[in-house]
Amino acid sequence: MGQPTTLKSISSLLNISVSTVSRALKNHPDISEKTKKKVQELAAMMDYEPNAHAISLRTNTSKIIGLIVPALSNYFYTSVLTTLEDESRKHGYTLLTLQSGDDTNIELQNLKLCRINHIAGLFIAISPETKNIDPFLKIEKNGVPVIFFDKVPEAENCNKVRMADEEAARMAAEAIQKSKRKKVLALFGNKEFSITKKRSKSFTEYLQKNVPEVNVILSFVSSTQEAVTETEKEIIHHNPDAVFCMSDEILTGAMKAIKKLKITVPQKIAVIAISNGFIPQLFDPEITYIETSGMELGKLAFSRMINYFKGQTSVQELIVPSRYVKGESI
Amino acid sequence: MGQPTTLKSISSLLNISVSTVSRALKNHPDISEKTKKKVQELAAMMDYEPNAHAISLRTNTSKIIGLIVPALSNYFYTSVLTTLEDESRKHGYTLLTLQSGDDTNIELQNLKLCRINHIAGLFIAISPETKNIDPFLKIEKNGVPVIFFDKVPEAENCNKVRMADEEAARMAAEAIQKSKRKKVLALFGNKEFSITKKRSKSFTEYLQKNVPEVNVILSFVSSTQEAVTETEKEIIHHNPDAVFCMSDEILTGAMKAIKKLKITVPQKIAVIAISNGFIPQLFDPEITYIETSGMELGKLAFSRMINYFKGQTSVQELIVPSRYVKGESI
DNA sequence: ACGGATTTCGCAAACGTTTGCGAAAATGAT
DNA sequence: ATCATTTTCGCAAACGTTTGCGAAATCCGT
Repeated sequence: MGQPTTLKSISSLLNISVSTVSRALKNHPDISEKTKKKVQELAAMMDYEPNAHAISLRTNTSKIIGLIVPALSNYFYTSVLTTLEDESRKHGYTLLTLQSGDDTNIELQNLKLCRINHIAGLFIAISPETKNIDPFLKIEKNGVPVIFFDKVPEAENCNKVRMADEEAARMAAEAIQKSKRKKVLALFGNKEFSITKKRSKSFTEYLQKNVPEVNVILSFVSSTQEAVTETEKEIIHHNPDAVFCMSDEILTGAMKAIKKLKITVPQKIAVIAISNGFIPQLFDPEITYIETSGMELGKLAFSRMINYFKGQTSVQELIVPSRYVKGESI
Repeated sequence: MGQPTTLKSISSLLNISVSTVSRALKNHPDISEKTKKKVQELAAMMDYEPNAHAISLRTNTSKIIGLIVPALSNYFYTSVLTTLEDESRKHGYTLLTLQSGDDTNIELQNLKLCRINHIAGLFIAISPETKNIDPFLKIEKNGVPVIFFDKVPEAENCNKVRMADEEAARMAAEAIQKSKRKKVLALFGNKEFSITKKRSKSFTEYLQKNVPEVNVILSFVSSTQEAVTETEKEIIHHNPDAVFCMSDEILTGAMKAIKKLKITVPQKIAVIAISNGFIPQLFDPEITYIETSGMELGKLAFSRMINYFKGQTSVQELIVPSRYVKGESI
């Protein structure tokens, strides 16, 4: 049980004060080169590592940045997390990742964990049921930046970073336009989410305006399983020649139905999706999709955080552009 | 910028000492019911939340448990993480999740982060290249339990929790035996990993002993892409009637090749895999697999940690059993 | 050698909490 | 009312660090 070395243990070995050791280790100009050298060498020898808790307590700031997401089983969040963790490490911060499992109570518990650990900043993708974002905004009163991402709230008094939902949906609609398909089954997620609203609105409006002859079958589902049954039903009843899926979960379900019915893609039916970029490549043929890159979002969100640290605290809404990834399904 | 409430602010409002407030809040018997009530009510009103850093500093223990994994893009690790996070929360701990991205240096950086945050315990799945586990074992000298999981080192002086690799491979071999297939393409991962050794040894030994007439084509690949080309090559050259894949990455590659060659599963070729349980269900037909459950591993690992906290510090190697999940591919 | 300027360092308080110990207050028995 | 218990509380130190301020030490020019 060797006690970890502290400023005190170094100072007593060298017969100098704790404060001198502290300053010597951070190259304070008040300390002579000679003692600096002495101290730094001994510290290195003894594997000195500062106690993060003591520093946080003393300075009332920590090097921990909180990240709260609904669930990491979602590949998109994993890629955001990975990027944020990378950037955090490079900037000397530690990312505290917390999953709320789509549970509002756990989400609040996680927020509390962030508070008692006195995080320096917070990234949060709220869970679908979260209506009241006041608890999150509250910590901003203490000078802790809060950046909502992906599933951003509708409120205007908060910082947001999100995907270009309208643009992505429009790009998918354009692809359908070019493919000359005329009867589209458009599958969206939970009708309540703002992301669903934005995507469905943009998608249908583009088609109505630019290709009015296209027949759009709108459908909203809340799970992969629901997507399976819904797709199956719609294909049998209306025989669409194209399917649009607004997410990976929905795409997974739709493809299950299409394979079950043994319909060939893209000959009999074209498929296009909005995706985080992993699932579409698992299918044969590979699915064409509009990529919403978690990495890009992570990078943008982190730079926003850094700017906030630097004083740029006025609210902003940042938007990450989408990308068309060609597959063989349309 | 409202300052957070502290023991001191409560104590001065109530004209009692800080120590009394501290004790009152944790129901210390020395404090009268009357003052307890006063204190607890005011604390609740003022949203008092203890400062984790101060507590850690004072008690020299934290409620943070470290978790270091190679990468969360691996679904298995995500499910382990989720379980560990759940359990941690339920036991009053916070999980500090860190990815090393298969980079030994980052892995050591992450270990350092754990140290300076004075974690209460550490779960670690070492990255493939990690040879020297001494740095990890070192913190155990300070009384911090270290539990290796999944990719456990060969060394014997450490606590391990891992999947039943031999058993899983044997179960797959049994399934092939029952299917009466006679020429098996067996795809394994990087030959250097102990997990690969265990699985390939167990797999081939079972077949040699129990079904000597089966012809096994052994193959080791290091990436999904390599699995694609290798499978393609072997199918063309040797025309196997069954494929075994030891992981999801390999399964993904093998299926790509099989689909490309338009070979029907399971009629022309049977497929069976060892998997973490998400990928196999994406294919048509759904792939039969031996599940290595990250959730089960997480639960076992966490209970091991708790027992260590309770004083059970002697080294153990715990093994999580596997499960046969029937699909339509064999 | 002397005074002043400058370099180099230490003292002490502070961050918020826990806890051993002793003291004050309340209680009980006589 | 007195004394011995018991209950109830406060003092003070400690965890490891940072930092304003003042003091000692060294330097320089004359």
